Amino acid sequence: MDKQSTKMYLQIVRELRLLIQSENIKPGGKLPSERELVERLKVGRSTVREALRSLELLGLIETKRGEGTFLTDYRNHKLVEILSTFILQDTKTINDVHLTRQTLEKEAIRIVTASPKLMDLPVWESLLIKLDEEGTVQREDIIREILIVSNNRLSLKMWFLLKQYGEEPYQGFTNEDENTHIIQLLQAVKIGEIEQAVGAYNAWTNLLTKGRENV
Amino acid sequence: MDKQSTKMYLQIVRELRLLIQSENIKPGGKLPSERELVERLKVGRSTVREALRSLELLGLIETKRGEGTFLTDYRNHKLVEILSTFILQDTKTINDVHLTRQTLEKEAIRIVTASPKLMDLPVWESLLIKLDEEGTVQREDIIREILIVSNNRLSLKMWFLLKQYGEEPYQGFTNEDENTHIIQLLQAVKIGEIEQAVGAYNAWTNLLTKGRENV
DNA sequence: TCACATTGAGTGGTCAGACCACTTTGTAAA
DNA sequence: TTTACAAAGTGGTCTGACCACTCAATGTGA
Repeated sequence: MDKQSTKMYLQIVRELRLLIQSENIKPGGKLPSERELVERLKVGRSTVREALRSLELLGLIETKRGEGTFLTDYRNHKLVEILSTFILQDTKTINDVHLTRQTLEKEAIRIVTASPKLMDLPVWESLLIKLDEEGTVQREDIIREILIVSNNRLSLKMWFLLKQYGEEPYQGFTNEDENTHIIQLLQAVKIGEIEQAVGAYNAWTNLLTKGRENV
Repeated sequence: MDKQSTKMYLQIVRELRLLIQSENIKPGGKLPSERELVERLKVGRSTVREALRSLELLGLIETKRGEGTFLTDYRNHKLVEILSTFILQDTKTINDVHLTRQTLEKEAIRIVTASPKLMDLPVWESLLIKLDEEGTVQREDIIREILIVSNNRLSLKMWFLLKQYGEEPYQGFTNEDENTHIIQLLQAVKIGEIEQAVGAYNAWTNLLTKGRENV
C-alpha cells in the first residue's frame, strides 16, 4: 500500500500474522510462496523477502529452496547462533534467560504438585520406571511433561523459546548424579510435597549450573 | 563468496558481527552504508538488506532513512515483543496470561526476599511510608519496583508485555483491603520471610481475582 | 558579515526483472 | 509398468533503477 510511517516489511510481518491466523496455518504448514505474497499484498518481492528473512532469523518460519516456506514449531535454533554472537555476548543476558526459564519450570512444578488431580498422574510413575530401566532420560522430557500437565499453554511456549535461546547445557541425557535428584523430584510430586519437589529441582539445577563456566 | 550450504544473509550477519568487533563500533555508532557493505562483502544489496532487516527486527540495529544504520544497545533487543505478537496471539487464553504474569511476580518476590542485599533496601520503607501517608498506591508501582530490583531484564520485559496484554483489573489504585496485604508483603520482604511474602502476595492476588468474573 | 534558501551527495526504502539451484511432478520413452 | 527426462514451481541472489529523506556545502540576498 503506502510507504508512510511504518516500514513496509513490518507491515508485511503483521499481514503474515493475520494470514496465518485466518488461514489457520499450523506449525509445519506451508505459507504462500513469495511470488504469491507479492501479488496478494501488492508489494515487491524483495520487501516480502525482508519480512520473511526476519521471521526466519527469529526461528518462526523455515524456508526450503525448491519447496517453500513453512511455519515452524518453535524448535528452530538459528536464534541461538545469532543471539549468542550478539545479545548473549553479555553474560548477564544469558543468565536472565536461564533464570526466567527456571522460573517457569519451578512454578509448573509447584502447580502440579499442589494439585491432587495432577500429582498422582500415571505419567510420573512411567517416567520413574523408564529412568530405572534405561538408567538415563532426556532432561527436557521430564520438564516438558511437567509444563504440559501444568496446563498453561503460554508458559509452555515461552519455555520452549527460552530453552532454545539458552540452549546448552540444558539438553542431552542425564547422568547418575542427576538421576538421584530427578527421582526425588518425581516422588515428591507424586505425594504432593511442594517444597521437597522444588528443593530437588533446585539441587538438580545447581548441579547443571555448576558444570557451566562461571561469569 | 559462495552460495553453498549456509545462507548468504546469515553469512552476512556473521560478517557484520566481526566488522562491529574489529572496527570497535559501540552502541549508537554508525555502521557502513548498505552500498559500502555491498562492495566490501561482494554481495548484492538485497542480500545485505535481508541481513540488516533481520537484525533490525531483533532490535540489534536501527535504521534511519537518509542517515544510516546504527548499532543499538544489545540489551534493548525486541525479541520479546516480536515473539509475543506471535505467541500471545494464538494462546489468547487470558487466564494463562494472568497466571504467567503472576509466576514472574512471585519469583521476583522470592528473589528479592531471599537476598540480604535486596530485602532491606530503603525503597520498601519508602513505599510503606507513601502508602501510609496517601492511603493508597498504584498497584503496579509496587510490583514493578520488585521486578526491577530482582534484576532480571528479560523477566521485566515479559512482565510488562503480559501486563499490557492481560490489562485490567491489574491497574489503578489500591483499596483498604488490599493495603493490608501490601503492608504484610513489604514487611515480610524487609525481614526476609519468603513464604510470608509469597503468602501475602497470594492473598492480595486472590482478592483481585475474586473481583473478576470467573471463567 | 550574517541569515537564509538552494542544491547536491549520500543513505535507506521499494520495485521490477532476470538468472540460478533445487524439488516435485507429470509425461514420454523404453 | 517402469524409468528417464523435461517442465513448472520455489527460494536465493544480483543488478539497476527510482523515490524519500537528511545533511552539509554552497550560494544568495539583506
